[in-house]
Amino acid sequence: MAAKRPTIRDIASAVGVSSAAVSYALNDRPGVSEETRRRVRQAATDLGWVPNRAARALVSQQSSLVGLVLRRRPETLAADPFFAPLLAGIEQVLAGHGRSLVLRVVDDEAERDAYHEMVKAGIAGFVLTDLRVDDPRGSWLRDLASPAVALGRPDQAAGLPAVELDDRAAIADSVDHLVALGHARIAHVTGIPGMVHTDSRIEAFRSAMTRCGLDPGLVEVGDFTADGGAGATKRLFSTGRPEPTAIVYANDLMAMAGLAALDRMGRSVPGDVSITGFDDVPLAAYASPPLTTVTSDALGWGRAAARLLLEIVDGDDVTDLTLPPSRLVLRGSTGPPPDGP
Amino acid sequence: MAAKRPTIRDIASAVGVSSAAVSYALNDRPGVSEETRRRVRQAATDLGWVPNRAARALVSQQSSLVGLVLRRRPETLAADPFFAPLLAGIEQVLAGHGRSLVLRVVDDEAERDAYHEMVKAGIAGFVLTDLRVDDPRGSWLRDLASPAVALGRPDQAAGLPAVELDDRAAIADSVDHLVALGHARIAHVTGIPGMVHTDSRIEAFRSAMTRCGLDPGLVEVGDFTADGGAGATKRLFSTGRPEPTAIVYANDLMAMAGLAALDRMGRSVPGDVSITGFDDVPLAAYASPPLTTVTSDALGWGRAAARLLLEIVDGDDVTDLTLPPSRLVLRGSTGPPPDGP
DNA sequence: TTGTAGGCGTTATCAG
DNA sequence: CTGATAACGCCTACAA
Repeated sequence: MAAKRPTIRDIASAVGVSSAAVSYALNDRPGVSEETRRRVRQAATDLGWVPNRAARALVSQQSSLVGLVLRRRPETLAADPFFAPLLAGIEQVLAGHGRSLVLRVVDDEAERDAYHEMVKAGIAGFVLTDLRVDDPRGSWLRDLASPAVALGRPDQAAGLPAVELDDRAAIADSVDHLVALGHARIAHVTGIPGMVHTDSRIEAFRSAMTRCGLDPGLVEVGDFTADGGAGATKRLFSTGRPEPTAIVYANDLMAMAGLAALDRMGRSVPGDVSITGFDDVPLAAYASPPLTTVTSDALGWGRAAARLLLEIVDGDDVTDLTLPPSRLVLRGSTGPPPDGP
Repeated sequence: MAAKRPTIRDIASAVGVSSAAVSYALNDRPGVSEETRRRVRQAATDLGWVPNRAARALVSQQSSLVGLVLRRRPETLAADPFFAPLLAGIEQVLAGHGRSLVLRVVDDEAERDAYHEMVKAGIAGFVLTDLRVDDPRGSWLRDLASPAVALGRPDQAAGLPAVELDDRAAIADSVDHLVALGHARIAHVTGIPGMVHTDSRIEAFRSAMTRCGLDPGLVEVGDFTADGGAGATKRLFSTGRPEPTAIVYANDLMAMAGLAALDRMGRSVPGDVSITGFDDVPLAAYASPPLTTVTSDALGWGRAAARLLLEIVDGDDVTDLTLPPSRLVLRGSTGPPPDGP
């Protein structure tokens, strides 16, 4: 039998003040003496008082909920090493401020409605992930007058504050590393076309190759999935064109599937082909050979996004947040090309 | 500038009835004529009325929120292929009923408080995952009088309704498959000790081995992580005892890390050692060799859990739900033992 | 510095 | 069948 929840009036009568005083005291607002504040706080803890979200939301016309709408096929989530720690990061920060995250997984058609519904339901703000080229969500949320933070630099800024990270430098590092090993024919297997971080990695790959005086044209379209990575890898070796001696994958999942595909095509890694990944998933170090890849910090992304969003929701002026850059982690999947430097 | 949200009073004055009538009409309750109900509904749609969750929650003393508390180090989430689709499954069902999921990630000490806080904050019910032996959460939630559903059969039922799935049969299938191939020295690498599904898989392994007349004692403790799987694998081959010719891992992550560890120890798979996993993660088919493993359906777990919880929250009498059994998927990582059958 | 009195949007309890 | 009216818990003018 759960004891009935204490209200601020219970605290008030326990301390011997009015409920208004309790409200002031608990919300760090002026209008109450330090002594009273202290006693009120003490009583609140003693009684196990927890603010009633519904009541607060009702009066403030704004809930303590932050939204994250994921336009994805749920099946694809299992393979995404980024998503869960991202949620955890967001949640950690939010929880520290008495807020919570509500998640929605929708298909393409339902996306727009989801934002509208959630805004009407009082969601205080949104975290936007999986940014797309010409992403409409920025303008939807502007129209809805709802605060939002983008994970990654939105393509058309759309006035959205963003948490940024320069993944371009890490791709350039990968290319430089391969070039230093003596590779000249380097390919890139991309993520899903139309996503901002896909394009930014392609662009980074191309400009790094060009800078090194190499052909930047060996780009094969992938989709961030194992199947896609394996397929793109096979295509790279069945074009009749000279084969690449190294492949820069847009994520680890594709790289590891590519590793298997190369193996089945009789190419050894790194003997015949060197490969690099992106994300540094827990299994990357346990590939055979261990995967040279780029670190990522989904937890950090989540924390930063939540912090930024909270500031916006609280009406503070904010500037974009930049995360510390990813690092290239050298492991066994990269080595000199077969014809040796 | 978002237009102010219409309230039931706006509807009431538009239709020319009282707000109570509107409430009745909108909630399909008796006490209002069919004609009035129709006009009220029409007006609600016209005005774009959406129920105010906060107000409803305040008066009904119960929110539309369902909680999931994860006692995990956030870093470990990246490697968990089960978690994200589970959330998606829960969310899908919840969203269909106007409810949402709120997630909390806590450490050991904060777990109990998290449930208390969330219940006090009006969370309508909980999904319990990562069940432990002698799990205290069942009794915590009973004390809090909060509905909850367990994912997996709680050890001491604790009166908790559960979504069950017999993973024991799949482990038995794995053992049978290996025995049929001629293996006699089969080892099991376990999950985190003290978790219900770890123990149930150990138990299933032992009884299958015993049933086959084989030594059920070759059990090495793991922890569901890549590091743990690799470590346990190494230990299996450094005891001085006769080496196993096959290993049944409690999940794919450990199996794939074990594969790498075996490789480094100069053992070929399946030539020297056969291995099986559990979960059928997307990468399992892309291991070298492809991993023989057991399917899992995190999305299905999530959906079932949410459905069951909704029934409980709505006060229906419920019985445990049983999911269709996992299947053993035969791939390349299992074969005859080196000394042949 | 403190207390009183609304009101937020909805549901539930009563009278009519 | 309908319509006032009082909660629900909290916040915030305003008055004391």
